Amino acid sequence: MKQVVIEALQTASPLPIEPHMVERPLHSEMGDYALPCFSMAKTLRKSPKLIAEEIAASVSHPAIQKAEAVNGYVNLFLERPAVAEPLLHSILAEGAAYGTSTLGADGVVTIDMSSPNIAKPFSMGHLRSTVIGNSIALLLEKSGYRPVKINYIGDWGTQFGKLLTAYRKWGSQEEVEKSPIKTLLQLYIRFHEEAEADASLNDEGRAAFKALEDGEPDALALWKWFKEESLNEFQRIYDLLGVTFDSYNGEAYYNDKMEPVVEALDHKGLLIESDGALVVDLGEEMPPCLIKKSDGATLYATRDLAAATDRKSTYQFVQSIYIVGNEQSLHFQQLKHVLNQMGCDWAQDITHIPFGMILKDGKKMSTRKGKIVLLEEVLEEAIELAQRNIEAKNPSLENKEEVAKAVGVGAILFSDLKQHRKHDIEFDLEKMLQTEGETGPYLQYSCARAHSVLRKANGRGEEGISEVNDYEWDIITQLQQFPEAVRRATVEWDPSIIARYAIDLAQAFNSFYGNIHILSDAANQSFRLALVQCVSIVLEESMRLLGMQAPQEM
RNA sequence: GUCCUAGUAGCUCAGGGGAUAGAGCGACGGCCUCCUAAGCCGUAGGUCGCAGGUUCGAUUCCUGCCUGGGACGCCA
Repeated sequence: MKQVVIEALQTASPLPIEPHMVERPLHSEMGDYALPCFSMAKTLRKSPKLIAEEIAASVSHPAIQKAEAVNGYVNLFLERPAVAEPLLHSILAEGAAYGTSTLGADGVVTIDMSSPNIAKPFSMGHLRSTVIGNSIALLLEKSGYRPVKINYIGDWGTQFGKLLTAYRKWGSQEEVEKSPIKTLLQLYIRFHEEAEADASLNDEGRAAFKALEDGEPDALALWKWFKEESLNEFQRIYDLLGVTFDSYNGEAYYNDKMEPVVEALDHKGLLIESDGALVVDLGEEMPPCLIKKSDGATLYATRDLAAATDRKSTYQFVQSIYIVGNEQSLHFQQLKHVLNQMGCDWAQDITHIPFGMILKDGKKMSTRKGKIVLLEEVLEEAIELAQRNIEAKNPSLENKEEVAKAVGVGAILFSDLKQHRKHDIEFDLEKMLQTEGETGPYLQYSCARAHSVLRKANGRGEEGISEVNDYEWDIITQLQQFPEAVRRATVEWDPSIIARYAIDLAQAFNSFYGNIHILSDAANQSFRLALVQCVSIVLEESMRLLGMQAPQEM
């Protein structure tokens, strides 16, 4: 559409019109598009006001209804039916495929996401990584990429040495079997409490991890058991969220793949000994990257290097992205630098997509101190609330449980996805459970209303478009922007663009719905029903891209 | 101390080189004999952290400062 506007303006402008010069006006009374003429004033040696008047006077195009010059702006009003008709036609024809593109040219993008740690609860922080990663995967797919979702399970590292030590000292098999993650977490917390008084515990933990890494059978058996129990618990949450993975290769998967990386680093003369540990020096601007501890055990960075190279050879990705909290940005910078020094030209295709932390009382939540909010409890509460709402508002609904699940989970998902700036979020259960205003349930409710109208309309309606009122026009302009919203959300790796888009569309629809009674008014009825149909298509597709369900009734 | 990130309405946040800076929540006032009131309509509320600079024009770009959060070798 913008292209048409540019062409139309070009016929009337003495200077070339660049796409960035055309903007959307502040308010709808000012038209649909605007051209500020200030930048042309210098070269044309005329006042912006005069330039605008001259352009406005000579613009002529079938898609332009009128052009006005105001304060140095050319404001353009589109011919509404001429825009609406082909747009609705193409959305109805394409259905859910509206907004699909071939931008990605079938390139593979690996997504490192979710990555909970075994023997630890699934926290609100993991939720962010999971739902953002899942939505980015859906967006990539819609834009013609081939996403590969990798759950890089945290199943290795010194923490397991600590856990083994704690279990052997204080744990019991029955308790772990009864409630695995809860019990293991308590052991972990106790370890850190006691280690504050007795620092030798930390050495003991490190030694236990070294034994685990060396393949000591008893340690290995315990580790395997902890892992199985944990994965079972995580699966319940993934089922609820509707998230699946293409790979569960966690950190332990790379145990036998690290040595070649270390050797390659050594070969290139990049490894330096420092206080007994092996590091790669990264120059002045960055601290060195630790590859091996002084006891010979590996570190996070070692495994990530192995994982990155393994993913490159397995998937031949065009991009490899990591949905990980912004407190790890230094780690990813180091990772890229080390790969660069190793001569991997694809290091530039690695992108860390950081997100803010979820804070409690303005502070980072710490697993070690047991200050943590459990996602599963939050989800359960949200579903219960949805259930109560259904009982109160629509008790005759047929599949109540299913809908309550969709709405409860939708509320939590959306509250997280609608804002994805990098800054931190204060944990606020009440806000996450909101069902009014800019929320997931609001989107679902809007969509359910649209379906309800369509069900009752039964193909009624007899006229075509004669005129498009302001309510309808708001919806049309929103619908028109969907492909661009998908494109931006994809290239910026940012689901919140879709979330906000969906809110804008739903608001436009509800305003229309609240002010115009579609079924009792014969005027433009088939056009209006087509419009409602298009809203339901695009709203549902937006929710799908966010990983949300859209119940037909609620 | 160094680096990263943010500072917009009472609260949570959008936006972004240009015309009167927008939503939601909360507050206040309307609207269900009518398509789902999880909704709609209206009112109140902002010197866009502070100071300079670039520009015809800065809340937006640059620099400095202040404040919050984070990271900074044997955690991940």
